[in-house]
Amino acid sequence: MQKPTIHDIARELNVTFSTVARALNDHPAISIATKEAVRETAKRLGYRQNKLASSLRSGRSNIIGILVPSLDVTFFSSVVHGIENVMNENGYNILLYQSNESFKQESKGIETFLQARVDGIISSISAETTKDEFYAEIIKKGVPLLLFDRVLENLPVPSVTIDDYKGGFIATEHLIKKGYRQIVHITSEQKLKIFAERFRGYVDALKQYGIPFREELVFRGKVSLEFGRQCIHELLQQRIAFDAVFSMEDYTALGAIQELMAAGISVPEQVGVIGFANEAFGAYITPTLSTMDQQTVRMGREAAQLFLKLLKKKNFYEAAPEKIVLEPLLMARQSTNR
Amino acid sequence: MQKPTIHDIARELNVTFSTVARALNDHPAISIATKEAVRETAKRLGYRQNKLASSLRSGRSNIIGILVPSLDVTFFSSVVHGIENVMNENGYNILLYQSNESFKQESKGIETFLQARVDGIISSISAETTKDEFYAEIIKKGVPLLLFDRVLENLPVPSVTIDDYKGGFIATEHLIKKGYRQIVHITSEQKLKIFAERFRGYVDALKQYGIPFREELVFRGKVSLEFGRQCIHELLQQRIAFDAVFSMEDYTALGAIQELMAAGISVPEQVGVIGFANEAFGAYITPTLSTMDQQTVRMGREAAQLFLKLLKKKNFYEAAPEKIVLEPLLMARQSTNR
DNA sequence: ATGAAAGCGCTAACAC
DNA sequence: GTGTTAGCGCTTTCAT
Repeated sequence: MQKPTIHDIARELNVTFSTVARALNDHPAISIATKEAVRETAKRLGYRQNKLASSLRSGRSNIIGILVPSLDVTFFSSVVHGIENVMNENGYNILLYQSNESFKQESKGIETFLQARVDGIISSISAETTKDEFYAEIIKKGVPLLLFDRVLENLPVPSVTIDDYKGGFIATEHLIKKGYRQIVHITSEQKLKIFAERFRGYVDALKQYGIPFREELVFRGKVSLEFGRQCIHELLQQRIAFDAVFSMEDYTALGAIQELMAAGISVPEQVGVIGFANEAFGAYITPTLSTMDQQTVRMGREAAQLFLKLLKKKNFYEAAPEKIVLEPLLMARQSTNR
Repeated sequence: MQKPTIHDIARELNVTFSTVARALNDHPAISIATKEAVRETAKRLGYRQNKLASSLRSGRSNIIGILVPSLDVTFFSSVVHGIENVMNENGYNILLYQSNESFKQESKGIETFLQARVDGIISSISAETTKDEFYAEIIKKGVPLLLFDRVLENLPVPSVTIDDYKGGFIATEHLIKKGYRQIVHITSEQKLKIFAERFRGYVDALKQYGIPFREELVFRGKVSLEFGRQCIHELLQQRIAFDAVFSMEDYTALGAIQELMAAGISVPEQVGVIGFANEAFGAYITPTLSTMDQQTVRMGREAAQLFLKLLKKKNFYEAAPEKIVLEPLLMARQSTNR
């Protein structure tokens, strides 16, 4: 029989399909005997509930949409890993969408989720996203939304982020405490809050330790190994003195290290370098890379758990949105250890 | 209005809901004027098609289930990245499930997909999976299935893999050509074909170059950095002579390098090391790690494209299953360059 | 403890 | 070119 339904089971047992439906859903008013008969027959026929029909009728799909920039970025795949595990343990499934940093793709993703009647959306915005129109629409419609890592500030939604300001501050402070004074900062040209905050932490740490901020030590460009090399190249070419680099991200920090070593400058003796993200390679390169850990798996789990907690309330948006802020962890390694 | 339906649009325009349905689906028999009116009203009301209803009725969900061991493994997140992008371009969405290398989780994933009435399943089996019962059931039911990387040999389904035998052969041959002769092989205790094949390639390369196979040079254990260290530790302790290591995977190779260097043995001068997978860190460590690239993104795209091609046929399983085998690419770097 | 009946929002075959 | 009708496979309310 091709795809048996509750009607098929009902026919076999000479009961109505609603009895079968109740039995399968373990309804208290159904006798044990009936339940067992139904379950046995269901198994024998190879019955499988049709979630489409169930969801359509009940209005709950048990599906959560997850929207991330790209699974090719370790940070995001790691967070999704955590979210999926927790959601799965709690009976939810994941519909996955990648924006590839495009605003247009991002809106398509949201649209897809809405059409699929997901029970909620967990998202980290694309680098292109500045307007919050469609996210605001989601909220107005009452669709549960949670943002992580890259959030839209003005949106009254729960979120899980790390304290990027603090991360920037700690990274810079670490360099200062190690005796570095002329600290370069490489940041992203992308208008993402996370990078602006790291930058702000850098500026404030300098201020707190009485080190003058110098605009010529700040570089803005693409998040890439290549850009890291380029920054060092320019610094050297223009003979700008510096003794440390705080990069907003690890690959860029790696590029900086490579270019420094290529120029015969020793790390960490002459120039200290610290990154951000704690990518896997950082612990294995020479010198090992100091960086800020973002607690990715924890972020995924926290995001999922907060989301589930809120989902249990009658109204997802009833209270002031809860914002979980994780602490970035300093991973002090060789590249700053002089 | 909370979630307008085609009936709401129909009421506004004084037409029947089926006219609206046709207009929205761009049915040729509907006048331009009506279509425009419908589209305008749909937009005004914030109408969004209910895919659950559409899928239930039409029997097609436009959802593909993707089952992988873990998104925390770069290889898999990268392949999923590729698959999602291609599927997305073709109007399909992704339901994601991680088995976390557990057979039980894997069957739950398949069950979930079947209940969700996915249009097909793309999977890479867990390390625990040896029986193909439930996969066989999928096929019997006619649900499109494609396996990638980790496949079940006897299953008549399309697949995309890399030639692990060839990879093992090339890696070993590379070491031999570089003058290494006493080649250790670190493999996995897991009963996965991919590792058995790499091992077979190793054995055959030795044979072809007239180098005797020695069982004491083969280690079986957990895929981990730690196990790599452990193997070297044992070799040194037992004073077994060796001058090269071919590890089934990069992290294990890294562990080997670390332990070698800790013991004052230089890589690649005294001992050459080659891994497998081309993890990101390999290009950045010292010495840079020679390895076999698995063409992950390409694998994802090929898998998705083959799947889509087959989906277009009347019967997914009509012809003999197409098996795409990608060539592993030798990435010769410093760790074997003497 | 079980049955009857309505309907979730859509597709599609058949009318006219 | 548009309307009518019949479900897809379930959940759920109201009966009995």
